[in-house]
Amino acid sequence: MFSIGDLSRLTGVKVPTIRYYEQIGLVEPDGRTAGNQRRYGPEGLERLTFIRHGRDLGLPLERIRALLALDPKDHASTHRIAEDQLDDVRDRIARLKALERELIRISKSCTGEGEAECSVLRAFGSHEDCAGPH
Amino acid sequence: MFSIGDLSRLTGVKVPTIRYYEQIGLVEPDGRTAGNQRRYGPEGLERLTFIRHGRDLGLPLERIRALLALDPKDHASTHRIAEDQLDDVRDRIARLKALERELIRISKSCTGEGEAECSVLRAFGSHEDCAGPH
DNA sequence: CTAATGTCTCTAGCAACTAGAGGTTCAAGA
DNA sequence: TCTTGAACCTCTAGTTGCTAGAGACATTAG
Repeated sequence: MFSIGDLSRLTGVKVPTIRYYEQIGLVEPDGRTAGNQRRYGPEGLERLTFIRHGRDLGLPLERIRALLALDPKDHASTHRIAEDQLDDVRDRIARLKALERELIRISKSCTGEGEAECSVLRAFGSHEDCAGPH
Repeated sequence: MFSIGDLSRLTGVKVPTIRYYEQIGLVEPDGRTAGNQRRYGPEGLERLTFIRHGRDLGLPLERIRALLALDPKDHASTHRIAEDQLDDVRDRIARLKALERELIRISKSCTGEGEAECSVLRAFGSHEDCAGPH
């Protein structure tokens, strides 16, 4: 049996976070000690490892909850969730790249150190001469 | 003079968001009508436009607050904030790309539709055969 | 047996909003 | 001038995924 601290050390999920996961119904201890401390079995560890890895892969907790509820043989649903996640990630990358381009342009817009108002600051304030919408 | 709704239409920032910005001290109306409604002048519009554009560029409100407090001639500070932001964005892109690679690998790991447990689901649960840390 | 560490519950806070309740004010048309 | 409907007001609470702290109790190593 694992204490909550054991689980934390083994999975890298912080103790208050594990309690939070319990609160929202993602994990549950097998039981409690006489002194009311949580005790977990191996499936608890496994489940938390799953959650941890899912979070590392950027899955929102609700998507993880859906995965946990799935029949392991339900290929279709599993694959769909994976694809959705991949779409999300690609979308975010695209948006961040547009942002990167914009920031580079803005940074380059000012060369001087003089008395004039910094054009970088001005560029932050106005969308006027941005390449596209963001 | 602009009402809060005018400002919202002109900047694309939602009305409750403008009130929220006021609450945290980012914008302020020039005054109020007899009936307690907010009224803004042109600088209010300009300031909110600045905030909006900064948000679009991914700047956290605290960074925007710092920019707003800056002397327009303070090139050094302005440039530093812009570079910080660019670093942040590049960092996020790098991490998302690692994630994308991992998700592609995971998605490809299962080909079948059979009776067996879906390896995509298994891959979500374990970091064992991931390319790197995430 | 004692001290140190771990754990318990509970509340509140973070960013950056969004939503809703319940009420008031404004502006335009009749 | 009156009325109606949209816009506005304040206040509270919810969102996501945690983190921090208070104050008390449990466990474990020496």
